[in-house]
Amino acid sequence: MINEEILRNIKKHISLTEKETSFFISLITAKSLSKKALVLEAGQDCRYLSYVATGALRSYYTDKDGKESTIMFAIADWWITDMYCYLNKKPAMMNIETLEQSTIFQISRTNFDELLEKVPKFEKFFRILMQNAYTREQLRVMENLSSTAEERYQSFLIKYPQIVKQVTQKQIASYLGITPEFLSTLRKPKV
Amino acid sequence: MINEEILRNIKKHISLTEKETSFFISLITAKSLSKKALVLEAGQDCRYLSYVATGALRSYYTDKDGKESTIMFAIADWWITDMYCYLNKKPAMMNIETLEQSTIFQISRTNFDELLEKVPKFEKFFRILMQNAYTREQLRVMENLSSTAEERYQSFLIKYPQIVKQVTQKQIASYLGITPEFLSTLRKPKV
DNA sequence: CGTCTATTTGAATGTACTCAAAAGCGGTGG
DNA sequence: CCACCGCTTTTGAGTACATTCAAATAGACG
Repeated sequence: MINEEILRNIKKHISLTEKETSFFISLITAKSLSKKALVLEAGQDCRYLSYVATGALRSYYTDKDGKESTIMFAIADWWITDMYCYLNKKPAMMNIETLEQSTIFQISRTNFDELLEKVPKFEKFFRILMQNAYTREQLRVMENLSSTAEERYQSFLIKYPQIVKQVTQKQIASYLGITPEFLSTLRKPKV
Repeated sequence: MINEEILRNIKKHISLTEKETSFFISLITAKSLSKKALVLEAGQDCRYLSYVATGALRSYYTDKDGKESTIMFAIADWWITDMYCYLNKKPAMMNIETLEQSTIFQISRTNFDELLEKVPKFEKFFRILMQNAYTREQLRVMENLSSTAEERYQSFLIKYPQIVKQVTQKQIASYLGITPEFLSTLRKPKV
């Protein structure tokens, strides 16, 4: 059963009865996506929170000059959405696309609200999910402020070895906030 | 009663019975701090989550070269701690100091755990607190990646007008990830 | 009033970017 | 199966944004 992984993800933090489990399953939808599929488009309503079962997704912001900044990568066992817009019903600021053929599970905002209301245990699950996301982003801000591009690149390689295997250098560069050309020179062994 | 503000902060998101309210009050401690007081020192155990009733606090990271990066400011009605270390019982990475005479309420990690266990309603409260913190940090990462120092400064002035009144330019510079000298040139009207 | 720190100003420097072009690689169709 | 196309990566020259260092000025606080 393909649901196994998402349930294991949840049961890392909270335990569910069979009834709660099947209720949760009833609220999510599986989707199989080909490479380069657009999961969310900036400007649209961000209706879904997605759990990645297999494959890889990327969220990115496109600024007024057309420059893309990668906000996050999501590989197997990660959750991804434009969280601010999902929770606040604002038009999406980001795009989300698949980087390879992927399988995801989605929960709509309506179902998310219903889930939290009917099974308050999920408040704990999402509290932990949000706090992990928060501390991860805060560490990223800290690194961005205190480290050079080269240090941030080395740190990325160490922190996310699995992601490195699934994304291009251009995408890593846009995550680090540098140009692909400059990343290329960083990678070149120094004499 | 000085407790009023923190209770109002909580009741924005969840409602509490009188019993729950007094239980919560029994878990927190008020502290009055003079200017430049060190609330948390890097390397120490981060035992407290603090709510700012009055005044202003700042968390910052000091890197190997002694350069300070401001992670966040917390003025009245904000919560602040080294969240990663508070939750994961790791030695603090950041320092937290008062920027002026301040009054704060603190909840210890032990009491925090007990609060969540005994009054699960607080899971919702902290889920919302964490999700707001998460989306705020993510927006900050997005801005850092896609905007110039000048745009980030302008955006800071607009987003946090109250904070601007309570902190120095040097501190704003270290929040934006630029030198005070450079911030000074940005502020200088262009001919 | 004096001291300490913040802010401003300017010159020299460095990190990272832009633009351009070549080389490499992966996927697709004939 | 290989040739071609498009995109990624590399390389290099010139440039711009932001830093460092130094010194002068302004402000805050006891």
